[in-house]
Amino acid sequence: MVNKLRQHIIDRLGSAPDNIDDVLATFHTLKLKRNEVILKQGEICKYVYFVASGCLQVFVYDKEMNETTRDIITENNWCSELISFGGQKPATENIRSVEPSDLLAIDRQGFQRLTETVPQFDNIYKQILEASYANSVYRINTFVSLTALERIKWLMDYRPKLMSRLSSKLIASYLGISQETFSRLKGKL
Amino acid sequence: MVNKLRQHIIDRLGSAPDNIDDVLATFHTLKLKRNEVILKQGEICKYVYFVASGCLQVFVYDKEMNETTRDIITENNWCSELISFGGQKPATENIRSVEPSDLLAIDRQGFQRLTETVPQFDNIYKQILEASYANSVYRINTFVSLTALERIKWLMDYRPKLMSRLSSKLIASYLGISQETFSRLKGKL
DNA sequence: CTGAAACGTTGACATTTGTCAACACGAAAC
DNA sequence: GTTTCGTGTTGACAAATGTCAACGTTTCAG
Repeated sequence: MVNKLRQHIIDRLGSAPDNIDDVLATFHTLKLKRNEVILKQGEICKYVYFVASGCLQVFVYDKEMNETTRDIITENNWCSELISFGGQKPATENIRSVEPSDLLAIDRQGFQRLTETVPQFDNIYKQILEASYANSVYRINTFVSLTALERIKWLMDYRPKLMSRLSSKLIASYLGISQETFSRLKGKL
Repeated sequence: MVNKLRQHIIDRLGSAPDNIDDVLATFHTLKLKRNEVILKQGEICKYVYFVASGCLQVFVYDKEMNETTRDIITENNWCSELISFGGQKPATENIRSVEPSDLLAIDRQGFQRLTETVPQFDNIYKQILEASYANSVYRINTFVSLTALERIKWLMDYRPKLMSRLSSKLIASYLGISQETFSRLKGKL
């Protein structure tokens, strides 16, 4: 489990930082069953998570308590509510496991220590941030201009594995359409 | 014009970095009329811009060549296509002035020199990135769950000045609705 | 100043999508 | 093994939004 993170860091940086074991030791492990909530809207997000295996859902509730999913994070990716984590503000989003998952978590104190003492770790943070941002921009641009059917096609191109891995309900909420519409449009492919 | 940037940097950092004049000298100025395009989809984004005055629109074309606007940047904010700029990849977005504007531009070489030699500048970059990201997340979560009317209300709360400052056409494209729908719904407030 | 072009509004209508309800199916709980 | 619950599908209908067209107004170039 820790080895997955080790490999991820090496891949990202091209080579291992000298004190990689120190970096890894700053994380603690976390095993989740299906449907465990690890962050609730309104709380302060205390950790940045590395998903070693499994799958997390980042979502919000609208005023009728429908869920809409902003992001779906699968293994070998990072997950957090960075705005809450970085600014110590109440989170505007919820995070939940949609599969049994293994996570590595780092708290703010550990995170700050590493960004100050391990220059390469600071780089990794920038990379996480850049990737998250790129992802968001991509998503906005698809959302604003695409119809429901086009969004489904987009998902099949962009993240094809999600289509078979996740429930229709979750995918529909990720695409911002109703479950029924999703079910109907799937037929028209 | 340069003083606006100086003030912005001081505000962001709490105090001026020692070599602030060196930082400022790395930017060059740029005057735009209305409707000048400074980045086209497919090109590599060469600059990060600080908007000293005026207003920029970041937008994409869909396949019918309709514009949809991902972001609107007004004075004292930063604008770029960070993914293209950082990764030297073709831009997926266009940038255009919607008002006569004064910009301060920094190229990649200057940017890298500053992030390496002026630690506080690296911090500013992180802040730009974090702000851009926060903004995107906010926008996704409103888009996915709000109706056209709710989006209009959202804009009036979130960025009320834009409503009076910009054309209906531009606002509609920012909200992801047609100009006609926007016109009709404005009546229902 | 003047004409062309872009913009904003409104109406009529088509299309897309959501909502509610019913039902079949399979997974999980007991 | 049976029951229960969540999920996925389908139909009927309602609501939201887009499209096309017309027209008056504003803006801007010449």
